[in-house]
Amino acid sequence: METNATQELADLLKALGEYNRLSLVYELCGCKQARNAMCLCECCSVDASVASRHLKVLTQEGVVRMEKKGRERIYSLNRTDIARQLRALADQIEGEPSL
Amino acid sequence: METNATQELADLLKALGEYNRLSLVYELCGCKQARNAMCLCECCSVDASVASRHLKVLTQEGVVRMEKKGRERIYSLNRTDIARQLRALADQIEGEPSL
DNA sequence: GACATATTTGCACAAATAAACAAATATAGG
DNA sequence: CCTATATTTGTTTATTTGTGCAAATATGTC
Repeated sequence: METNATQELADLLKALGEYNRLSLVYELCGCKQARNAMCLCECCSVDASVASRHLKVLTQEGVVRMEKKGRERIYSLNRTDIARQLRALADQIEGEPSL
Repeated sequence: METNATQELADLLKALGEYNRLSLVYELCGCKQARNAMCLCECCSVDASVASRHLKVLTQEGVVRMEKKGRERIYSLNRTDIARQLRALADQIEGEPSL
């Protein structure tokens, strides 16, 4: 567990860079309210346990935030934070090179 | 090989979501001119063959463009294109949900 | 052609990853 | 306490991935 900025960004991009996880993110994109895992796992054709693990990865990487609600866990996107990080990378890539 | 927009974006993010590949991208970020693989592979501590493979992935995903120059291949970033895709995702994530 | 340099490819291997299913856990509601 | 529902965890399997090294290829130079 290094506290390396490059590694952390790579981990974030890797979390987003898997088809089913990205599908979950897209699904959450369109949701005003937080959704539970059972509902979310329908958007990608995987087992509930698989969705659970994917959501865990997304939570660990800060893409998603989880909240307990009764016997379910509801998930919502960390919209501004993730958007900010993606734009920061875009800016860096597009920015003027120094050498 | 599906022509699925979600899959293609996931592939792009996966290409960026590996430490050494992201390091190569950062290295190219700071370069005004295109660089060859020997030079680039110094930024990450890997074998030249490994860098070659990473650069191939980045090329296939359109992150980088390659040009032959004598016996070397020089690489440069597809800055505007990648930045555009990252911003598009950021916009989608931050955009107002429909339901 | 001989040689040097840059890059790719073949191969082997270890580690990481995604998936499915069953079992365990948590919690709401009778 | 019992049951139903939601989620996580353990286990196994198959696949992918990143890596290094040696060999092959490509190309410039002498």
